Amino acid sequence: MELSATAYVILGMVSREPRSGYEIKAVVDQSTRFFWAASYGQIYPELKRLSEAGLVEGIDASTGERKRTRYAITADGEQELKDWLRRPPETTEMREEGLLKLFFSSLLKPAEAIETLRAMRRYRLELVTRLREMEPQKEGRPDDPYTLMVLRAGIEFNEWFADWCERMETQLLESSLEKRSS
Amino acid sequence: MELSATAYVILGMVSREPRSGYEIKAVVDQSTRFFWAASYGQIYPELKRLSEAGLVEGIDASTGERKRTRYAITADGEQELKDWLRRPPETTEMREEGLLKLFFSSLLKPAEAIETLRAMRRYRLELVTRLREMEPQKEGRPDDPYTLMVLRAGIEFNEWFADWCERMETQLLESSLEKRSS
DNA sequence: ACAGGCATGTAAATAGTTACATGATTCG
DNA sequence: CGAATCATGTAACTATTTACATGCCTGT
Repeated sequence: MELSATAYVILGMVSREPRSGYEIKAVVDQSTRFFWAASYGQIYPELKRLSEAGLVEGIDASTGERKRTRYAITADGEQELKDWLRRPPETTEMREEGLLKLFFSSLLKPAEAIETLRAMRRYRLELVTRLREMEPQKEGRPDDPYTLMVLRAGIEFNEWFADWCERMETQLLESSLEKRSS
Repeated sequence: MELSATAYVILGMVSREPRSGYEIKAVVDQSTRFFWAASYGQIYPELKRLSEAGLVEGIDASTGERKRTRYAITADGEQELKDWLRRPPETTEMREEGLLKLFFSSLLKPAEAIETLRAMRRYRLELVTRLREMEPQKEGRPDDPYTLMVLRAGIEFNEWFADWCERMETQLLESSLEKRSS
């Protein structure tokens, strides 16, 4: 079976408890979002495919006139998920427009590169704040230390990045001072 | 003008010196690759578009029977590139299958999660080695400190990540020992 | 009544990778 | 001569985002 990593995100999310497409989107946004995002345009069609493949199964969870289908993982689905978890990770990519701009910043004045660094730092610090707010709700689960571990990876990473931006700003500031005084 | 970030990578690469599609690919792989990759399937069509928009211009650089076109940035292209550099960065994403696997690892035994961490760490350390090898060639350019700065960001990031994996491995190891002795 | 959130879904566009075809040149 | 690398390009596929359409339910 050839599934995309996004399919496994969905499989993983319904393995914890049955969830609707809408709920999956919400929980992804509160957890894996910073290292693996997913949109409705992926989630709904993928749920259909997983259902046809027998890896999840839809359960009607409508309330009155409002339709809702929650999906639960099947035994096959859980097996598939575990097999995937055991294979070494492959995809790893990053797209960071800030570093790209910095890379070409010799076309600009140092003060303008510093603006890029500041914008990057601001963004990372905001992210740290938002991730920290999520920390309490993931604490104290001895059965699952991984959710918190991964959240803290996000916090640490963004803190490192913000700090790097600050250090580079100082470096640029110092070297333009040097130039001026020579 | 609405250009993709990948278009700006190409624009930036030809702004330093005229380059062919093949050369752009090679230089991307040796520099921006870890935070912004590009494939032939993007580069060649994009060069054609940029050329039609008058942002780059093709120069015949064939040698004998072997055809080759190098592209140089135009005045319009340089203006467009600078305008983009001055706008605050937007896109920033990460897709890290390892963190995803770790996130769902409560379905497995701790020893298996540790395997994921080890594979992640191995990968990051290899990347550090490869990036370090590129350091000397980027050193000593007082006109362009940015190339080296960004390369070092890559090194630092991957070192941080490798270290994080190591610490998490220790943490998991310790908590399984605790459980066993209680 | 209406705003906002719940809920499902699709169409269209954009982005990006992979694999392939083609042929020249260089080096051992 | 053969392998590797130079060089350009495209087709098919996969992935992903964005915007939209539709309608229900809850609280003010």
